[in-house]
Amino acid sequence: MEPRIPKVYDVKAVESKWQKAWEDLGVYRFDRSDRTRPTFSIDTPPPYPSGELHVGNALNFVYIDFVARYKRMRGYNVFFPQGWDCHGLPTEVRVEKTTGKRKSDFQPEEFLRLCREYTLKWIEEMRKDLKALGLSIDWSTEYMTMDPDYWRRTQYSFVVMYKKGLVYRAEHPVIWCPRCETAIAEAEVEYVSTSKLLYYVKFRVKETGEDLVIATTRPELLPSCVAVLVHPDDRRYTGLVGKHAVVPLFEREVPILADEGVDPNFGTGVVMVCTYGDKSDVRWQKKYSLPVVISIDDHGVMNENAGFLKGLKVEEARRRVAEELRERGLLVKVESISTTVGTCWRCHTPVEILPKKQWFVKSKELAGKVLEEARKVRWIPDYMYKRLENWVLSLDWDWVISRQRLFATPIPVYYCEDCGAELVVSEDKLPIDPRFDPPPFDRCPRCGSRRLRGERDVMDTWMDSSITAAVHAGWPDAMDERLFPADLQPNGYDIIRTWDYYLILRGVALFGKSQFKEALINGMVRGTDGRMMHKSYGNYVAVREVLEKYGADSFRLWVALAAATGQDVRFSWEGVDYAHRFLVKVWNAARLASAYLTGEKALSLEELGAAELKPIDHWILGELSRTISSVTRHLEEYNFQQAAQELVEFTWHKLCDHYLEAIKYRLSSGDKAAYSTLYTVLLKTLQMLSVFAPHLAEEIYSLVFKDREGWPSITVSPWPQPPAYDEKAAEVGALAVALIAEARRAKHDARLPLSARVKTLHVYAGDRAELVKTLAEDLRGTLRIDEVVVHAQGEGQRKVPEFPEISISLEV
RNA sequence: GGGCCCGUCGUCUAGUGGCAGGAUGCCGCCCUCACAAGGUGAAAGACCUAAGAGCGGCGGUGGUCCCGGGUUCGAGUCCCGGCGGGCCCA
Repeated sequence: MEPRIPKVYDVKAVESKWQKAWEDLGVYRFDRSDRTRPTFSIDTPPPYPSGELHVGNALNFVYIDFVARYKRMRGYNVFFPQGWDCHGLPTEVRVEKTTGKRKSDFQPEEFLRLCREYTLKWIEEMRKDLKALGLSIDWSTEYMTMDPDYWRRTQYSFVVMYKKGLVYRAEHPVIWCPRCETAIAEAEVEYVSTSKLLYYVKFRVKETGEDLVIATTRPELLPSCVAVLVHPDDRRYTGLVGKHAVVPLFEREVPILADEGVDPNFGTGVVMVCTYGDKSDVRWQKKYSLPVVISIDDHGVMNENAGFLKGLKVEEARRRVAEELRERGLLVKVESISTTVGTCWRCHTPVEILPKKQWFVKSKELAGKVLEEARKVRWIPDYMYKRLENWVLSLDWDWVISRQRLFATPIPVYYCEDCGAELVVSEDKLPIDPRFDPPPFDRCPRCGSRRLRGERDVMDTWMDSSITAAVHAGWPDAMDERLFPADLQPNGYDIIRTWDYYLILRGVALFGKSQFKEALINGMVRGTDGRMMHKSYGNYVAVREVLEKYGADSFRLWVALAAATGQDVRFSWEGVDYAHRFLVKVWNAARLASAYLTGEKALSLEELGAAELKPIDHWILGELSRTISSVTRHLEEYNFQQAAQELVEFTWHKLCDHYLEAIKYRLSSGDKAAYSTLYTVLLKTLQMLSVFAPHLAEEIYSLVFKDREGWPSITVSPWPQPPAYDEKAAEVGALAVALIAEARRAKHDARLPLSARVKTLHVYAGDRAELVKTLAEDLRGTLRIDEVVVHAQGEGQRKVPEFPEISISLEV
């Protein structure tokens, strides 16, 4: 009998063939007109077009795809959209690097054109990777946040929130990146540990003339010093509270105050308050209504308030002021301390805090409601909610949403040059780019002036990407209520503080509820050395390399098996190879089966009638039944690891090792019951496997099963139901399996080749002797035994481990 | 400093109250009709071949379940306190 499928599984050819076929067939399209099936909508996080798909992205997408494929087979009309989160500073930085010019060297229109061009190029690259992963994305939904139609929606959301009073413009200290020359949000600050110098500087107490030593890492901010603080219980300084200190070099008198927030163990226990060294300076400035003395400008250069430091960069000023202090004997000592410094997460420049007129979202006001909605979300794993809660509670300031950048969604506002009125563009005039477009107002409605000026600032990229769930559903034009809120929001735990938080915040602000019902949180991919995967660590593995070597199915199955949902996964070539070997095993098992499972020969189990099945057939059906139930349960709980593991265990060690070995003799003798059972078992196994390894499952299905089953693709077939089987017979089948295994071990221990003929197998089965007699044919056929003798009395040399009351002896 | 997570054979990874499972590594054996190589042969589930190196199977090796205390008939699992690692934040 010739196998109907080729000897070698050609991964590359097969995978790309089906990727194309699925798209051409449109099997993964969301069917908008279908009102019969329930919908399942996924709020796919749009990746940032960096040009290369990171393994972390791949992990995220593969998890999403497991869910999408499973839900589709469960009868859901699945909505799996895909977009690109285009805007942002990294693109601007890369365009500057690539062209070797600064942003300011370009006409803004020209610079934006370049940003778009590069973005399209990088998207193209990443799209290839996504497709090569075999994701069941509905590519007809693809969008880019840089499309005017998308940013129209972003602007619309801004206008709605403005009208609700949730967006405002004000001057407030913001975190400022002096390199990018823009405000950034708290979420965009990356704290890196570093060692810094701690300078002990002599102040003078004005009233008593005594020295007061304070420790600071930022002596260049002496010109901005507006107060000196000590802890109220610090006995060393109780007498000084209420007096004044004189700032060295700058001779300003500042009050000495007591505040609980001072750490008496740090430095000398005396802190200087500046405008603004860090966030606590902002807090103290407000609390004690201290004056604001800014000495650093937008470019990170000292200004006129800094006196002799004017014109120096921050680091230069620090050295200069230290020298000056040393010369005058005002520098007591300098020591090195390890600390953390806030940096811009995109360019890694240390950030400053500067008061700026900016646009804000009232995130503090919404915090309570955000947490209330976040608690209604089903978090997987559940403890991930805690991360969001910690983050929300730790936020000090409102969310600053204006950016002094180019490549972003413009803020739809004009200003009156005469009275300063803010003129927010109405919804029907969007999209609009106030940087280039004439104002859609004749005159200022407040003072009648015609001198109107467009807002130059643009929006934080998170304003684009935090409305994806609503945009997917068609908002604001025609909201498809079936798709909103999204059923699933999948992302890594590193971006809970951004993606999940902003989505819920905007959901609350715009719709009064979260934009998603379930949050599926994945872990990080670590390098083979266990550390976070970074190009600079040399432990970076490119998705493309894995796909080149092993193909998508092996990678996907490895992802499923690698760790529990939410746990970090350590990349392992051995792990991918293991998955690959399993898939080859499945291929070969199917190859064996294909020699017999031609359309006419394999009757369905219903047609065949249970009576013709042997116990071992019931046994494998029982095992399959259990496996289907438990794989189903695990997938319902998004427990991919358990689901995949049980599927592998069943397929490899039950189906291949035991069942196939035990029915080979029946297959070659034309046993219909064996055909039908194998047909059913293999098909249902492949259906489940198609969630993890869709290409392989599809290929085998198309070669062996498609003619008869007729589904356009196994990946959209109905999820398998546990097959019916006879429990009693299955138990007898289990006995057969155990006897065969033990007899094989006996042969093995006798150093006999498994193919060696054996004269007699004695089975001592006690009161099960009659049962065992019915299994004699299976034992003979599988083990190449001439005669099987079943005894009701006596004991053999070897106990059957699963059935200790039964034993066997081999007679060569 | 705060929050969260983790600590289980050499290595990796499951296991949330009942004999600690799997993978990998290592060792031994075997190789049978899908799942190694070469050869003989008309063909066979045939035969021959080796340190059977890659496929596959069977078996073995290997663990103070981070430490200490507590709860319990019983703790890897629950509680408390440490220690160590990671992530996020300050």
